[in-house]
Amino acid sequence: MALLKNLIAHNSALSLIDTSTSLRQALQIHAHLLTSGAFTHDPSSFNSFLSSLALSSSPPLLSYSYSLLFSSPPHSPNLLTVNSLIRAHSSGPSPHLCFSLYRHLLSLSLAPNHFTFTFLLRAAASTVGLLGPVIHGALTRYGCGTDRHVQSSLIHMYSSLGLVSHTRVIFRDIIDPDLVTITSMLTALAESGDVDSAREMFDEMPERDTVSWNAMIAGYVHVGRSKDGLDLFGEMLNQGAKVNEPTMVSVLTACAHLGALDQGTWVHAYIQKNRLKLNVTLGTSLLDMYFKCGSIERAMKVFWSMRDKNVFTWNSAINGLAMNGEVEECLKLFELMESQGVIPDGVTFVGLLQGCCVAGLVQKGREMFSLMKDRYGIEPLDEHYGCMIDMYGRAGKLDEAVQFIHNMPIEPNVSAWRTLLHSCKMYNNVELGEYAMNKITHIEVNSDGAHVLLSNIYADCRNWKGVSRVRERMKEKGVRKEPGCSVIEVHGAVYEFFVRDKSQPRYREIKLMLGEVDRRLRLAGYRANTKEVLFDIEEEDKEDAISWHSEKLAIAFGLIALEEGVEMRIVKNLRVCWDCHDWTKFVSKVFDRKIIVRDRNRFHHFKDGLCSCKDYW
DNA sequence: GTAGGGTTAG
Repeated sequence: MALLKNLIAHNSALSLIDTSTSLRQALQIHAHLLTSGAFTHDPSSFNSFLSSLALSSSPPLLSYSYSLLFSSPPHSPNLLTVNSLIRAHSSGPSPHLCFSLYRHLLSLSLAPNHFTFTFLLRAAASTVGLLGPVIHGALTRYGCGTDRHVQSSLIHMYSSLGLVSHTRVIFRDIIDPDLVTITSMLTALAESGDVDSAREMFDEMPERDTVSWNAMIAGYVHVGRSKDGLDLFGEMLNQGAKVNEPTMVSVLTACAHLGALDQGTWVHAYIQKNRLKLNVTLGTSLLDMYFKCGSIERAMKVFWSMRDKNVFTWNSAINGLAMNGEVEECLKLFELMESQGVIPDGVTFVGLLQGCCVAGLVQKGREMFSLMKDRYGIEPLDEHYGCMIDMYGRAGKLDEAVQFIHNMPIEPNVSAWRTLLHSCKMYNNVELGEYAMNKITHIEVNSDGAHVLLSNIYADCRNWKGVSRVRERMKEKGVRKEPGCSVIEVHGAVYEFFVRDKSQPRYREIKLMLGEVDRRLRLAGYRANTKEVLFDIEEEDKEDAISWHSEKLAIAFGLIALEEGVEMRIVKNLRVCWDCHDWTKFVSKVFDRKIIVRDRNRFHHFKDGLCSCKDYW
C-alpha cells in the first residue's frame, strides 16, 4: 500500500492499470484516488483514469469504465476520454455500447469529431442492425465526411453490411484516393464476390504495400479461387513485397482448400526461416492446413506446440481428427478441451457430431447432442440436425432418422431431406426416398444432388422407368449436375481436373494411363460398377464415362507424374462415388500407392486395397 | 494524446 500511495502522490496511479489488473485492484485504486482527493485536486486525472481502464484490454475493466462514465458527475469527461471509451468498446465484446456512449457524449454537449466517427463506424460494421447509415448521416452533418480515415471506415462499414453499391458511391466521391482507401474499396469488391473487379483495381494501383497484397490474396481465397490466390502470392514474392502473418494465413488457407501439402510445408518452413510470429491465428491455419491435406501427425504436432489456443484452434483439431476418421482421438481431445475450461461452441459440436456420424457411434452422438443443448445451452442449427439425420441414416436406422426430422423444432431444410435421401440410397429404400424427394422439390426445384441420388436409387433396383422420369424432370427444369472437380498437387504445382475434361494438356497421356490402369485392375478382379452414372449420357458410353470421373483423371495423372511410392493426395468437390472408391482401393493395391482422397465430407486414406472409412461414408 | 485498409474453424 505504501507503494500505491507513493505512486498516487506522483499522480501515476494510472500506470497501475494494465492488462494484469483485476477488477478488485481497479476498485482499490479508484477508492484511493477518490479518498486522496486526487480527482478534485486535478480534475483531468479522472479522465486519465477512465481512459486507462478502457484501454486496459480487460473486459471487466472495460465495462467498469462504461458504468463509471455514466455515474460520475461532477467530473465531466472530455471528448478525448469519451472517444477512448468508444474506441475501446468498438473492438471489445459489446460494440453496440458505443452508441450509448455516443448519445452520452451528445448529452454532455460535446461535439463528436472524426476520431469519434471512425470508432463508431467500426462498431457499426460489427453489430447487427442498420446504425451504420445513421452514423453516416450524423458525420456528414458534423462535416467529417471528407476525412480519409472516415471515408475508408465508411467503405468498410457498408461492405460489412453487404451494401457494395454504397461503397462505390463513397469511393467515387473521394477526390484523391490513397493506398488505404483503394485497398478498402478493393476489399469491398472482393467481399461482394466480384474479385475480378477487385483485381482490376489492384493492377491499376500506383503503389502497393503488404496490406493491399494481402487484401487481394485473401479476396481470391475467400471466394474459393485458391489457385489464383497462390499464384498472386508467388508474384508477391517475385516483386519482393514484404510478407507478414496475415499473408501466410491466407496462403495456408488456400493450401488447405487445395490440399496442397507441398506448398503448405514450404510455407511452414518459410514462416520459420523468416521468423514470422506463430500467433494463434497463424498456428491455427497451419494445423488446419495439415489436417486438410490429410497429414494428421504434423497437424497434431503443431497443435501440441502451440502455447496459446483459442476455440478456433480446438475446433480445427477436433474437426480435423473427426474428418480423418480418428474419432476416438477426437473425443479425447474434446474432454481435454473441457477440462481446460475452454467453452465449446456450435462449430465444436459440428465436428463432434460428424465424428460420431462417420464412426457410426450413434449412442455417443445422441449424448453429444444433449450435452450441447443442456450443458452448453447451444441451440442446434441446421448443420447439427443434419449430422444427426446422417448419423441415424448411415447406421441404417432410417425410421429414427425420419422420426428425428419430424420432431425437429425448426423447418427441415433441403439438405436435411437430401441427407435422408442419401441414406435411402445406401439402404435401397425407394419409398422413403421418393417421400424425401417430394419434400425437396417443394423447397428447391433445382436440387441437382437430390435428382442424381434419386435416379441412382431407381438404378439400384433396376427401375429404369423411374430413372428416365428423373432424367426427364431434370431436363425439363434445366437441372444440371454440379461438375465434379479433383485437384492433385505434383511437385508443388496444383493441377485441376474436371469430369470428362478433354482439354487437359496431357489428355492423351492420361487416357493411355487410364487404359493401362483398367487392364491391370481387371486382372486383379476389379469390375466397373456403372449403376451410379447419371443418365445424361448414352448407355454405351456409360463405362467410358465412369472412367472419366475427375478423381480418376487426377489419380491417373498422379501415376504418371509422381515417383513410385510417393503418396498421392486428391481433393474432390463432391462425394466419391461407389465405383471410384472401389477403383481407388484397387489402384492402391495394384500400384502399391498410398492415396488420400478428401471429398466433400471426409477423408479416405487408401492403402493396400483398403480404405480408412471401412467403406462407410 | 486518440484514427482508416489485410488473417483462423463446419
